[in-house]
Amino acid sequence: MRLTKHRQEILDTLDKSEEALSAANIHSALPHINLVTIYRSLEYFVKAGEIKKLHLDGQEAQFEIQHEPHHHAICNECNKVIHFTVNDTELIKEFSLPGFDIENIEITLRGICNQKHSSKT
Amino acid sequence: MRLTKHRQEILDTLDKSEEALSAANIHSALPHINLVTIYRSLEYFVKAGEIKKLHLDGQEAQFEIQHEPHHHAICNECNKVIHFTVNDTELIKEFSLPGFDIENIEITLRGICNQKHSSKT
DNA sequence: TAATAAATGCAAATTATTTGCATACTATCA
DNA sequence: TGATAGTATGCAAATAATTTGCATTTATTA
Repeated sequence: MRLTKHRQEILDTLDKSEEALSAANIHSALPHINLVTIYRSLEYFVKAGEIKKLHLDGQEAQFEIQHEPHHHAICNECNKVIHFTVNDTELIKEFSLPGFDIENIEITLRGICNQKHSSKT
Repeated sequence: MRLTKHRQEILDTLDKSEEALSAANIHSALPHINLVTIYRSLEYFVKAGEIKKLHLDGQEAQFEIQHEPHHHAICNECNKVIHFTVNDTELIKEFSLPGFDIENIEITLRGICNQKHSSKT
């Protein structure tokens, strides 16, 4: 398995990005790389555990580097995705399900961010 | 002219189901209803706030009735989805993001459920 | 350098979902 | 009751996101 130029670029793009990116987003940033290659590379990184695939909403999957585990807050108006962290291990203690061994917690907050939103949709 | 026979059936199917269902799932249960109608009805119910659309994983969206707000635990082995409830209002108090007004919280736990899983994938 | 294996691009296929349009239904009103 | 209006439905086709097949290129290693 190789870390080729293309894959480096894709990883760099995700690394530099504040937000999670879709395959199409990455393709806009790196138009010289074929979209198919981007899909394949992303899948490759997901399997390698280097990035995470999110199905936040809508139809496109989003990808992001797991710099450190974190959660998401999504604005109901503008769909902006904000990252935040909490102490997951502490938090998990508050949950316990009979017959379920919790390995990981994902929190998604929904609400309104403080940007000017023109109109409700 | 809102709650038609077809829509009743779709709602009933979701109501009876233990799990969240995809449009295709519902269509299998109600093959006499056109898939397009199912999509349209689901969208209609989502807008009406009667059901919730989930993008848990994979490519298909899942729909479920919001009997009461709850969260999901997903088994990493068998993808079974377990529902659980917590006191959301209490929980939300533990989170606060500058510049973000939280309206809702969604928690997804991942882990292993206590069913016999034959082999890791 | 030759041999091997993986990576890439292109075109086409697949899957999930949506749209356009004609028809059918249902409630209301004259 | 019959006309009218507005929505619901089905069918076919369109779209969007993603995947696959296959030929070609590139990298890796003996």
